[in-house]
Amino acid sequence: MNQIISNNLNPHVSVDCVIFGFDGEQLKLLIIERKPKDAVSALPGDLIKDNENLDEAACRVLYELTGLKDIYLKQLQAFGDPDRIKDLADVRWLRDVREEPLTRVITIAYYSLVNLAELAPRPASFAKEVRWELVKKVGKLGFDHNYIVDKALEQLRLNLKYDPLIGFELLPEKFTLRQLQKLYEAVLDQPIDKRNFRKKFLTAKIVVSLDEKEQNVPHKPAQYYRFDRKRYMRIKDRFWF
Amino acid sequence: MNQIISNNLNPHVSVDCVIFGFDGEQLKLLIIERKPKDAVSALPGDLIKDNENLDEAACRVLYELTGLKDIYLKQLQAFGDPDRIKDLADVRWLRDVREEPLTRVITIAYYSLVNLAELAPRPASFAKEVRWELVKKVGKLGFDHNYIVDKALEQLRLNLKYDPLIGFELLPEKFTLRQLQKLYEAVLDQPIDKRNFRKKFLTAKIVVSLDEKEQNVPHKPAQYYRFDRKRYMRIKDRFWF
DNA sequence: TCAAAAGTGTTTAAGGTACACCCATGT
DNA sequence: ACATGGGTGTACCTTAAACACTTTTGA
Repeated sequence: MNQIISNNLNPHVSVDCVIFGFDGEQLKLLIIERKPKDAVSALPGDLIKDNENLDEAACRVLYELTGLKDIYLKQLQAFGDPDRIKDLADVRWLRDVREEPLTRVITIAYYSLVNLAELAPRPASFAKEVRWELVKKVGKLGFDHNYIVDKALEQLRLNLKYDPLIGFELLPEKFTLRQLQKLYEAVLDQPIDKRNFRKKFLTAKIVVSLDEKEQNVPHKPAQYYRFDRKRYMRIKDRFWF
Repeated sequence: MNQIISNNLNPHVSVDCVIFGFDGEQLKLLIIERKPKDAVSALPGDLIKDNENLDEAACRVLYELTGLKDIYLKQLQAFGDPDRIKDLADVRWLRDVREEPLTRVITIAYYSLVNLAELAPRPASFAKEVRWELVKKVGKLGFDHNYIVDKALEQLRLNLKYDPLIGFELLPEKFTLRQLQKLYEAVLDQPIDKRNFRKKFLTAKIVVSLDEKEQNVPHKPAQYYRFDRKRYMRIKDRFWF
């Protein structure tokens, strides 16, 4: 069977999830540390199953490996070099996990941005640890996962600029403009002028102020706002950051 | 073998090519008409082979089916619903072409924009015809190919706006600003003001005028321009249409 | 009273949009 | 002389970018 499958036109197909997390200050990346001590870390990912589409596969894999649920994942792109798996440590790990460790694997990468404060990932059985690592400090990952992360981050930035929905989905119902700005600064990795930032969202009217302010903060309490989805849908062609 | 493959985690992987062609006036789409009379048309596509990466597979498939060569293809995205193949005509066609016609197929779509005047596609053996169809008049295609084409067109438009390279690659070395404008109008499907269009490219200095004009035209001859690639590379972050 | 973040306007420069006429050429 | 597309400039408006001080609260 191994013979048949590795010599015909029949590679395996997997999904890999690039999950960015925002904790109110910094951008982090969800990585899985594998059990054997010398194994490198990697993105959560696994082979797809029959009868599930790619989006479903990505959700399931993420759930199985980390317990994270109800997360909206966007497809990034497919990666399929025949020699994606080149490192010895990669092969060793695959021998533990896959029935046919040498078969070529084509992977469809997904990405997402989630609220780190609300989520507590837990490791799957074969993982040593599930960890949020600062994006800027992510070390060497297995396979071509560093490359995939770079592409995903590039895409996330574009996405946030041209379609801020991915940002609002992460924030709570009511939020302050500072929170929103911190999110943009963390993802785009650049400081943003406060007045210009507010102006952009307020004049576009895609955020509306509520009758409520912060309480018990040791500084002037900030106004809470909510996202006006309907308004945004009407003007989305003209809005970008 | 069929049993093994259709019940394990091992779908087939194919590539499909969405090739847009520009003839100086209109935007067309390359489609393949299959031989049995009742078969619907489809995009050029086929299973990938071992030892070729996805980009190579897309180039090879396009070449084999149409004779088109040296075409720069961009990856669009992967499509992988288990029920992508639902139509009876689709299944019938697959029976003619595939060894395992019922196995699930995940496809990676690619797209490109080419100069229709320079290319003469020829049909592969199993195809009845290779045809350039006006994008606006493309009828029902097999599988989920209409959906794929819609996505590709959306992406092409974004691409042309935010990175005009794909446009200049299609034009000859020397071109007139009118040709460039017609290209934008055809792809974006909207009329564009001539003066503003010229201003945008001329003030950005990404086109430079040559010492040569059109000849033997029954109207005031137009100036030829060339694309200044180096200049563009320097300012690409700030240029978009 | 101090520290910390909230909130607020104006100026300047650049770019977007809308718009109409004369010019050069071949037939 | 006519038909065809080539080529040009201005006025108005919107948006981007830079920039500093006062306010409110809890400790």
